[in-house]
Amino acid sequence: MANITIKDIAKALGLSVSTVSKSLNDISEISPLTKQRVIDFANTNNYRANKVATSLKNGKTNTVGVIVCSINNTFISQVLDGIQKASLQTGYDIVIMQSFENTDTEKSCLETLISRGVDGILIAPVDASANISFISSIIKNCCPVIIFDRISCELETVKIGVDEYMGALKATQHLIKKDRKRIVFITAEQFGENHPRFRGFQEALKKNDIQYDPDFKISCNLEDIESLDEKIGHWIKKLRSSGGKPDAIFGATDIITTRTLGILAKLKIKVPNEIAVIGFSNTDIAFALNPPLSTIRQPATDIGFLALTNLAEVIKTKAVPKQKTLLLHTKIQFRASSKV
Amino acid sequence: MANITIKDIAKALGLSVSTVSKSLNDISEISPLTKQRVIDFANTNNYRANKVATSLKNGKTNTVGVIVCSINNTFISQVLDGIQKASLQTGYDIVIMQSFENTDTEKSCLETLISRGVDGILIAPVDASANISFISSIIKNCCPVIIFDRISCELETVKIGVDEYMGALKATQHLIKKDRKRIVFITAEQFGENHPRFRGFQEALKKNDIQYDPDFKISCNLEDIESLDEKIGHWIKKLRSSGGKPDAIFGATDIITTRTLGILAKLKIKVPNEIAVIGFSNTDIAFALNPPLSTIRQPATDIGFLALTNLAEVIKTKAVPKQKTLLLHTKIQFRASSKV
DNA sequence: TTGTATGCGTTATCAC
DNA sequence: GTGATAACGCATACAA
Repeated sequence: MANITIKDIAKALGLSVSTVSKSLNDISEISPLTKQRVIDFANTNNYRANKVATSLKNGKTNTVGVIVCSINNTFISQVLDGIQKASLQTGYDIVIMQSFENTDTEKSCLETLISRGVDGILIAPVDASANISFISSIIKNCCPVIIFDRISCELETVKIGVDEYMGALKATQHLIKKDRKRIVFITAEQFGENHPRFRGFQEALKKNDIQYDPDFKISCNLEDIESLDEKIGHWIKKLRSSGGKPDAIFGATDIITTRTLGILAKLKIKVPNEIAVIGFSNTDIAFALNPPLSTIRQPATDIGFLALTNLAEVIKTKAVPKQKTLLLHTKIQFRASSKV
Repeated sequence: MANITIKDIAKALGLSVSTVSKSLNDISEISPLTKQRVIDFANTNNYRANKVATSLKNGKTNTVGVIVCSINNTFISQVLDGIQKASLQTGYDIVIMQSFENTDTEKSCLETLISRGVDGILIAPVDASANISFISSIIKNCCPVIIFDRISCELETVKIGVDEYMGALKATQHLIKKDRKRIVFITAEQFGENHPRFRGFQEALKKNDIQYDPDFKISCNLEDIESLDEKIGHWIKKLRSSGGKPDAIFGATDIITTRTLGILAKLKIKVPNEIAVIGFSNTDIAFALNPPLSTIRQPATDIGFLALTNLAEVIKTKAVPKQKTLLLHTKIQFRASSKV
């Protein structure tokens, strides 16, 4: 409101709106003189183009939407950092939305972004199937969508993530080498049965002739932190009172692992002496945790950077994104939580 | 693109665009029959109103912008949670932008939000003065701006934060009671000389007849994590090799405190035995830190919730926001890092 | 080199 | 109860 428009400039300078518009957009057919007059006037009266109008006119908003589970998460903030970095180069504005691990919320995020006319969407889907066909129709009818991080869904588009299978396999083997053979795998319900992190875990057991015990897989709902804590605490206590006590925990996500560490501290269970812990995690403060946490690090910033770069490319070429999966490598960072 | 418009609906149903528009907006003068026809057609062809057009027409976007230093920060994510919660009630969409502790970036965030025509802005300013007059002009000419968290700037508007002075005072007194009298205060350059957290710290010393030693105040630039770590490490080593070794550290922000804890661990300095630590902090995993961190907790979610609620109120009444400061109370959470 | 006219998708005023 | 029509701010094809 109360913002000056090209109409105002035109009136003030005795020009037509189109001349003003062209001057502002530095179009060659306008004489340098009038161009300068317009620009000077615009600057001194701090004219700001109304992007809503420009968007409506041009049919594009120069904006991409990003939907993540929750920004309260080091891995995600790092990804977002990468996205922001790329956005400086590509010139896109970024709109961040949170799905809170809820598929309905996710859907309404998508709806909002579409009706706001974003030029493209980056998403780490809550669920490997829930909104996938919806996303597919968005790609067909509205704008390109690129998947990052949670790439184990069936969708014909560009996907950017890490080789989770190999990461999990290596991490599990690390624990086994430390002579931990009763390893609890704590994962997210949303990952489903056949998630690569779980497959990597299982494969490592198999390679070392260790029988997989289904009781040693805990699936948690990430939507509610409190019940998450409760569930993990409950199962740890239960498993420890059973015959074969666990001697290691593999946390499948950032949140799971850090919460687990806190719970173990509360229960006064010594890490790593009683239970070693390793996590698929990116928290910056892993080294300040109690004890410093061994982690499988993902190149989070790269993921974000590549995601937006690829999206920008697809938008530019106006092509429907082709199926293509970029798998980046993980790196294990050994710390005290898995030393013995 | 390829999205259906009211024009398409009008053509398909043999109606005029205005009738369609009115039906969709449930205006009473349209007959129930046609209304239903329109709505049915819209649903089956999944019509989505183009919000860009609506915004242009109505002069409002139903969006508020939020500018924070960085979302990579537990306190901020909690605030954002509060904002989101309130947004469900008020119906506003939220656009989150990051200033990365940089005043230029902050300014361009503001510019972007304005030119996108947001209905209001929530901001935790990078600096107590840098963009304040600019913000003031935004309030006058564009849309209401409400300050949260970093409220020690001179600006006539609604501000929502915590009583930092009292929080810092109480935390310092807690350390003193534990017989720590050589307390290092690590703060952010951006806070300036006269920040309430520092004043609270000083006041506590004064009340206990402890002389304040300027060497025991370390001001860090939060923009770059690496140089932050370096600076803190450097000074800790330096002060410990000097005459009067410090016996406690008060970290003025989340990041400072968690990083400090990590650095102390690396330097093998025992916490709290050699140095006790307390922080102005909200990190969820304080209890999983090494050792569990004593913190002054801020009601982060409440801050966010109140910020958006107040903003929505101001937007609705179309009033220029009046000077008003809401000071919420802090709470100290005692943990191992300050136990002796 | 500059100006006129039109349209982006929607809402709102006014006529019918 | 329904339908022309103008307008929001901007960009552009076309005319001058």
